[in-house]
Amino acid sequence: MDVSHLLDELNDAQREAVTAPSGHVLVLAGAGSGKTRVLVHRIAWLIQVEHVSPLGILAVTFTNKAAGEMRHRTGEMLQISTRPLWIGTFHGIAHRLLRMHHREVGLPEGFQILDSEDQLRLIRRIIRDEGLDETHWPSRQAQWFINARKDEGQRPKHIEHNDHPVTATWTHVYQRYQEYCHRGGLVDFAELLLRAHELWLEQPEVLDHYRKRLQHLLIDEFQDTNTIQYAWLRMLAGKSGNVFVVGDDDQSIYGWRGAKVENVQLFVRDYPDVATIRLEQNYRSTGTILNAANALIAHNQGRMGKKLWTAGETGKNIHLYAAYNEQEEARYVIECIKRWIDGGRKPSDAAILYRTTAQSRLFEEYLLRESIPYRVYGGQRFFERSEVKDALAYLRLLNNPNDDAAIERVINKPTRGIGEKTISDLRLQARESGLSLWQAIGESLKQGVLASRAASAVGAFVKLVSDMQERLADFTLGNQIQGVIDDSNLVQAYEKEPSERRETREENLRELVNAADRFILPGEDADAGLTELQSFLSHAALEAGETQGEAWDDCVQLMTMHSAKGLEFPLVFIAGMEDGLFPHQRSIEDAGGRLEEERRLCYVGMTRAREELCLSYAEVRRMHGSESFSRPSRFIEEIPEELIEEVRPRAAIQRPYVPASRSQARDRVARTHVPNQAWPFKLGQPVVHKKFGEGTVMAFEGQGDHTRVQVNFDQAGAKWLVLAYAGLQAA
DNA sequence: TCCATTGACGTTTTT
DNA sequence: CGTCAATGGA
Repeated sequence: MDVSHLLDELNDAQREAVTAPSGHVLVLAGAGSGKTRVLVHRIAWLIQVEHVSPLGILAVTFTNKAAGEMRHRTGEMLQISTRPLWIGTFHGIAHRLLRMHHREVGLPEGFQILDSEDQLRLIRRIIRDEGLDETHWPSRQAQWFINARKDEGQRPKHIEHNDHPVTATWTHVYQRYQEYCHRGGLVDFAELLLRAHELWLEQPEVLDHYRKRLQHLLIDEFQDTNTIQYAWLRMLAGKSGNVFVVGDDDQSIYGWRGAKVENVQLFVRDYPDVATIRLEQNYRSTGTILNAANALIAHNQGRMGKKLWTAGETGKNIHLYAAYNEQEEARYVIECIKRWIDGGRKPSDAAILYRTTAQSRLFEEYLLRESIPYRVYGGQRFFERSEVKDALAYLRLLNNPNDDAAIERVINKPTRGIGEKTISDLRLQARESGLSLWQAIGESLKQGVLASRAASAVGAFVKLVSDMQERLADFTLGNQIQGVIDDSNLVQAYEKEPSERRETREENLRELVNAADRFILPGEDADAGLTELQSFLSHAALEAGETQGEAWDDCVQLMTMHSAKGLEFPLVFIAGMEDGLFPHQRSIEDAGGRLEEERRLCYVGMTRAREELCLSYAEVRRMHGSESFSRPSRFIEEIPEELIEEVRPRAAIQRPYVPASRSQARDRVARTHVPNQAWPFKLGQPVVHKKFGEGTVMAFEGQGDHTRVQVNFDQAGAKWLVLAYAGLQAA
């Protein structure tokens, strides 16, 4: 058979990966080295050359977008239906397994998925119910605790908390949370993975069935897998499965949410026969950009090792701009983009990347001022909008009225006279008798324990839900949603909002009905016995809508470096290259390798650029209301000087800029910077402290013996010291 | 029940 | 500084 079309467009390393003999393969795929292409060609190779049945292949990714792209490209390449192939996200595949085996894992047939927001609300509810003070016991922390434990495969009974009151309390909340979820037939994201793992553990015959069938497992972005995902995978692979993983330890940027880069090393240890293949040829960036990125990432310890190269051009030097402050930084970046567009390039070719979401604001302001179209990624997604979630909550009640999370959300929306007092009475009743809210409402009405006004309001709600269930039972999905919106009179809840806001909400609700009309029940959900409604609700939770914009939007792209992973742009700006911001202060202070993750994030950011890369930092930045000085990011120093072209000399730090609009501030700063003061150091001067080591002078305050100096230490971060006692030496 | 004021808080985010 | 959630008075 002619297989040239599978191999023609591949380089040697890619071809080696695609044609690797059965067994375990680790592909270390650098940024822009064609990893998706390798995955797609590998699938095609298995089917067309190795004659593996499409039913025997499982390909797993992290995002729906990546899964969709892989499926699409595989279909184009093979010219066959990709229906029988299992391609999906970890969560999507776990969901599918749980649907098919809900009995074995103890879930009701119509179980529903709780998104992070619902989860947080439920946890907050429980913390209050348990009589805990939320200032000492923040619900976010509990959420983090529960999810982290689930990601590690732990149930409350596994958690040791000898003499540890915090762990003991959170474990208790975890336990209570699980009870609520159980009663409401609810499953959160981490639970999907954990249950799928427990399915393997507790149902050997089910595991055996899938082991026999799925002989080829392909994993994308392997460096992002967490403990439970890897454990799940290993069990599925068993002794005979072939595991083909693609990843890049240098692009692991999700350690803070449980991803384990160590899995890459573990994989090599767990499968000693693994063939390791490096994809180092880059098809995206200029030589200069790659050299800079290589030099930067070389500062990390314990890498698998990899060096990107290109057959293409060297390209321009990396621009470095030292702005006086964040306003000036934004001004400069937008100016560059304007020039780029005037030079005939598209706005969508340019991306502004930053560390924290709050940084987007200024750039937006300046883009708006210059009338340049832009788009900020990572905003709220369609199925996360509150009005959409309100409508979905009513739908969830049609499916299962014992869904406490849904009842809490809409019982008084729009207001129907069910106040906080009534609701908390009902909660108490539910808690004491171990019932769902819906059941507790039924009991309360039957026993007549509610005040008459409350009873009639609650009775009306019960009637509303029951009537909807009856009236809408045989409607199409779209009509069900329209019916729920009409019957509940949901839009009344927004009537007092400003008209613009209200109109968007109504528009989103119409769009929700449209989405439902277009929705086609996937075959696998039908096979699992799901109704259209159940399937749609799951779909809404698992694919909350697009995160990343469409290519046809010719807009300047604004996003965090995290959300830029996997994307590329001809012109990339990385703003806010300051110690304390990037790398973030929290990571600098952290002892456990966070700084290296931060460096990887920088590596990811830099390798997004195809043609031009521009780094910038502000000497003074307003943060949390006050101005702070910081030194340029240590990452800048880690890039070879000869690759960098400074647009404005860095020495400028000795002349702090003060915005004209803040004349008071100017006076104050100007006075403190009179050069004939008896200060032994200049601003920006490198100094040494016997305890904190080397640092840079950032600011002075006060006079004579009371003079204090702010020094940003390389290791210890920024500190205010009394000059008379600090014993600083010029470095 | 609603709205306005106050207060706490401040890294990254997909499923 | 800006945001969001909680609180308390009308």
